[in-house]
Amino acid sequence: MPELPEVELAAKALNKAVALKKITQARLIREKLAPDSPPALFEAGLKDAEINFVGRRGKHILFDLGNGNTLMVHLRMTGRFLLLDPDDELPKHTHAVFYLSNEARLVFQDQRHFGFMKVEATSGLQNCKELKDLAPEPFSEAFSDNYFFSALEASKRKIKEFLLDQSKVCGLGNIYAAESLFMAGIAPLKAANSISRKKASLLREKIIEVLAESISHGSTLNIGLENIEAGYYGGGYEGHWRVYDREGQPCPRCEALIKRIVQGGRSSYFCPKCQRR
DNA sequence: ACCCTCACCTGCACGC
DNA sequence: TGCGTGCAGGTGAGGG
Repeated sequence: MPELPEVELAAKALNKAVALKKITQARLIREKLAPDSPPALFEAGLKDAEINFVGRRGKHILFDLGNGNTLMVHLRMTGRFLLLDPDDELPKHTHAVFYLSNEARLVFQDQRHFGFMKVEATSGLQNCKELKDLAPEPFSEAFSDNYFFSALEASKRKIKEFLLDQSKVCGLGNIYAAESLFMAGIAPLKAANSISRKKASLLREKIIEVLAESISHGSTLNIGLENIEAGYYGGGYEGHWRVYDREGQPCPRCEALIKRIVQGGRSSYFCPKCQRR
């Protein structure tokens, strides 16, 4: 389910929970979870590795390991990490188990089987196929007005679909794309290259604002295992959506009824009055 | 380049 | 109660 804020919260919670622990053993239960490497190689790349740090790039969670490897995880729609108590059974849809040096078990669970993992040499990480074309981080200097406007100018796509393209803007998904377009007052069907420099600047600002707002809502929760969970339910942000999943409800700004259309096979929600162009 | 559909999966909410 | 339909926060492939 997660977009950037949820992945950020999950990575932070994981870092808190497992940094400086050792993976004494990794068990791949569903082989296709790590499609790029045979199970034995995957497990060997993790065995006895110390976890230096857990971070993220875009929507990818990165476990930086002391053995020179990085474990990369994409949660896709329903992936989640859980820390099990000693006498807990493995939950349904558990696809990998990491046994840690403190006797804890870190479990990867994924109802829809879309998530994936891979072990990469940390030295070549930025060149791997998942990361090499990723857009700059929204919170970084590189995600500048100039960068954003140039990218928009070069694309004839509809802005909503443009925002979902991780090589143009990374971290946005269906919710925050809709929310940032609403905040900037831009219709989802508008062509990217028809957006003015001024509107582009506003949209960039709103993207950052909406993502940061969501992270801050989530980060007010207790730190610890709850936060690993929290990453999957909107980071505490659910219920604050202004247009997403509110078809037929009044716009928070003008009371017009929120519309739902389908773009690229996915729902787009917007206010037909506030987001006319 | 762009846009559409399908595929990968399970499960939930809905209407009949 | 059960069964069919459509929907779900992601992304890649293939075709027009």
